[in-house]
Amino acid sequence: MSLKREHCNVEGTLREAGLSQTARRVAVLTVMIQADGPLSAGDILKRTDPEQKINKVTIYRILSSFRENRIIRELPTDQGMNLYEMSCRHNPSHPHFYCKTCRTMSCLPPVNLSQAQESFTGQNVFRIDDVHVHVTGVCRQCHRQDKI
Amino acid sequence: MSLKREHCNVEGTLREAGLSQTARRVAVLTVMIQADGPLSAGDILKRTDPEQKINKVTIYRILSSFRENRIIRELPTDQGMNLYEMSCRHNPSHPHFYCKTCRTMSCLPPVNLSQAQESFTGQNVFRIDDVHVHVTGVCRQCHRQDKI
DNA sequence: AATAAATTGCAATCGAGTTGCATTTTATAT
DNA sequence: ATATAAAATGCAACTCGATTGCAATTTATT
Repeated sequence: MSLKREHCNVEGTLREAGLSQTARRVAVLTVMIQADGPLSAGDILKRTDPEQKINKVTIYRILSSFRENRIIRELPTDQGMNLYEMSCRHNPSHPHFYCKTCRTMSCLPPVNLSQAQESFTGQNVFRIDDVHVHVTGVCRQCHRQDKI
Repeated sequence: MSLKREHCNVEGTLREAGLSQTARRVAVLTVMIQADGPLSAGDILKRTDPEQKINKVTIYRILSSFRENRIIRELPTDQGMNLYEMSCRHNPSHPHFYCKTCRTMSCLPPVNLSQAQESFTGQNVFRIDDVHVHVTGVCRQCHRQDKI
C-alpha cells in the first residue's frame, strides 16, 4: 500500500455508494485514500483535525457507512480496537503484519498461505509467531433461514 | 475442532508451562480443553460458574497467562472482543469462519489460501466476503533495536 | 428560498478489559 | 503437620474504544 500510486476518486466513490457529499465524509475519505497503511479511528480524527473539528461519533458513523458500502475494510486488532484501510481495486485484500513489539500493523503483498512463511520473511518480518486466516461471510444455515 | 478426540492433560499442561495448579486455572483450562470452538471470556465465565464463582478479573488474568505460555490462542473479532481456543498439538493453527448473520465463529480445516475459496465453501460456508490473513510476530526493525 | 430527510454534535452510556490493593491460597521448608 | 514467603484471587474502581438518544445543523430537492 505504501507504493500505491493510483487512488480512488473521492466524489466518485461516494456517489457510487449512494452516499451524500458531506464535508465530513469527504474529509475522512480523503484521509483514507491518502493513508499509506491501516489507520485507527483516532488516527483519522487526528489527520482531519487541522481541517475541521470532527466529532469522534461522526468518525465512527462515517466509518460504519463506508464499511457497509465496502469502501473500506475493518481490521480487528489484538489491542481491542479496529484499524481501517481502503477496499478498492487499487488496494485489494491482502495479509497484514502486526509487530508485537512496536505494536504497528503493516501491509503484506497477497500470497498463497503455503508460501507465506518464506515470502513474508523477505519483508520487514523478522519472526512469524502466528498466521491467522480469518474468513468472513455467511454460513449455510443462515442462508437457509433467509436471515439475510 | 468439533471432532477432536484427543485432549491435552490439564495438570501436565500447567506443569509444563510452569504454572501452579490452582483450582481456578484447572477450571478454566478444563473448559478450554472441552470446548468445541472458540470461547469468549464471558463464555468461559459462564461455563465455570456452576462449579465455582470465579471473578472476571481472574478469568482475564488466567487467559493472559495461558496466552503468554502459548497454551491458548487469542482471536480478535470484529465485535471488539477476543475469543480463545486451545493451542496445542491436538488443535494446530487453522482458519476461522465468522458468520456475519449469526455472529458465531467456527473453525475451518487448515488449507492453502489458494485453495481456500473452494475448500471453505464445502464447509458450513455459504458465501465468502473476505479472507483475511493476519500474521503476528516481530519485525526486523524491532529485532535490530533489541527491544525484545 | 422552503421543506423534508439525512447528517452531525453533544452528553451520556456501554462493555470488554485493566489496575491497585487487600485477602486468600499455593508451594516450600521446616 | 505447621509456618512462611510468594503467588493467585476478589473487589472496586477505572480505562478506553465504541455506541445511543436526542437536539441542532446541513444536505438534497422542490
